[in-house]
Amino acid sequence: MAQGTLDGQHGEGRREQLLRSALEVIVSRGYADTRIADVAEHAGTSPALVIYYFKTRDQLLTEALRYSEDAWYAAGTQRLAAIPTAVGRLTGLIAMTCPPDTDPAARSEWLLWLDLWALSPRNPGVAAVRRKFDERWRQAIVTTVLAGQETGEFDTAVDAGSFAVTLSALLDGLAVQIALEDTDVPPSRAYELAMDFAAGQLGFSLDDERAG
Amino acid sequence: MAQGTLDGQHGEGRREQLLRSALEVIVSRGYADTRIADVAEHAGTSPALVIYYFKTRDQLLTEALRYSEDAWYAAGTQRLAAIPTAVGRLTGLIAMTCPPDTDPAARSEWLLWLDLWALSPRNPGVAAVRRKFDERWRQAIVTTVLAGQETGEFDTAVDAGSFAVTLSALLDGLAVQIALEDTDVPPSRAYELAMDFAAGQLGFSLDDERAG
DNA sequence: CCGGTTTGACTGAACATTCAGTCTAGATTC
DNA sequence: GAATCTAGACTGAATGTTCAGTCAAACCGG
Repeated sequence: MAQGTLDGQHGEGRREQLLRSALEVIVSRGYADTRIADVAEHAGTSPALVIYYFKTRDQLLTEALRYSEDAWYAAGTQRLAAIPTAVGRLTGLIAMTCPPDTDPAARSEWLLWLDLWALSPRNPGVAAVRRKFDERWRQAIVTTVLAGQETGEFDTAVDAGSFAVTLSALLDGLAVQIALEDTDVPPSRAYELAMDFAAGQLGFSLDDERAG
Repeated sequence: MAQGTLDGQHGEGRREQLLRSALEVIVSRGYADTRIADVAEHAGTSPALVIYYFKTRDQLLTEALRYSEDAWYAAGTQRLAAIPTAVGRLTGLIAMTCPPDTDPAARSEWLLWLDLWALSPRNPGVAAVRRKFDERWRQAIVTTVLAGQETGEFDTAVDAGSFAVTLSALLDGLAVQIALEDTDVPPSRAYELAMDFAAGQLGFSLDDERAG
């Protein structure tokens, strides 16, 4: 009986399916409590197949984290690239962390980050993912700030590097609150606070962004 | 052979000794990889004794986290209480997160936080520790800001609540960098950035604090 | 000798990983 | 175009280890 799409996964397709399954299990159970059997069951297959594609459990989970971060970053920056103003792009960057609307996928992403941070100190592979990602993220902020200073949208007295470190730290901290669903800091509040900070530092008005 | 302090642990003393052992193991191995046997060995006793004092592994580890956070907070606020000016106390609050000197214990504390965050979404006990702690911490900031506004040290236009949420998020984010030893954000830089933010928002000069 | 404390020896379950193959589709040969 | 071969995809049933938690006995201070 030809079930086509469901059974007919091969090679690379299967790999990605397993990575996505792993991610969903990690989000719901947490990295530490994610068993190979869970991932296999979620993907409708056997534990042995999972090991067939990824030699070890650790390799599977680490690769899943990398896969998720890459996908998130790629999707985000692609969306941003289409925005003409620096103010708009910076706003987009902030919205990626603090979705003004209630985006269910965003919390998942941040739950993964919490595991990623906790793993980093003792897992070199995970640490590398984190470092690279942080670097790219800060660089994205720096680039946007410099562009905005060029066009006169932003105050030129601000040091882009320091601003990037500060803003990314602030966003990380707010993301923790969002991930843990702190009632005092819903995503909308986090968004406002981050925007207030950015607008205050860079000297643009919040209306600029609404108008643009 | 009377080794007094080392052997003669009973009841409550033994409990605390085990909690401290648990903390050291968690810091070095991570929460997920901390075994009862590790804690027992570190404390120079048997796994069975650990279970005798704490019914389950989870109870041991959860209680250890609570113990650590309480101790850290208590020690910190006690030190701060002695400082006369609001600027000084706020500086102290920031220094608790970003030790200007290289305090080895501080990184341990933050490594524990990373585990605590990662655990929170699925472990109600840990989530409660975190929530209570975050609340106390923000409250400490609010109290300090209001006091400083009272004495005229701080700009009265700032909303203490929003400032507290923002500053604590920023400190959390910087703490992640410190815990993970990001080379771009050493503790001294984190300290400077946080102080710049606070001084800018509240309108006090960084010299006030050096003078005080 | 009583009660809290401590231990070594065990048990049972959970799991990652291995193994020895089966099945299928496509290539190769005649 | 049938027969044979090959390789990759996939599986069920072991295997062996690691651990949390149990238990019954020993220890010891008062």
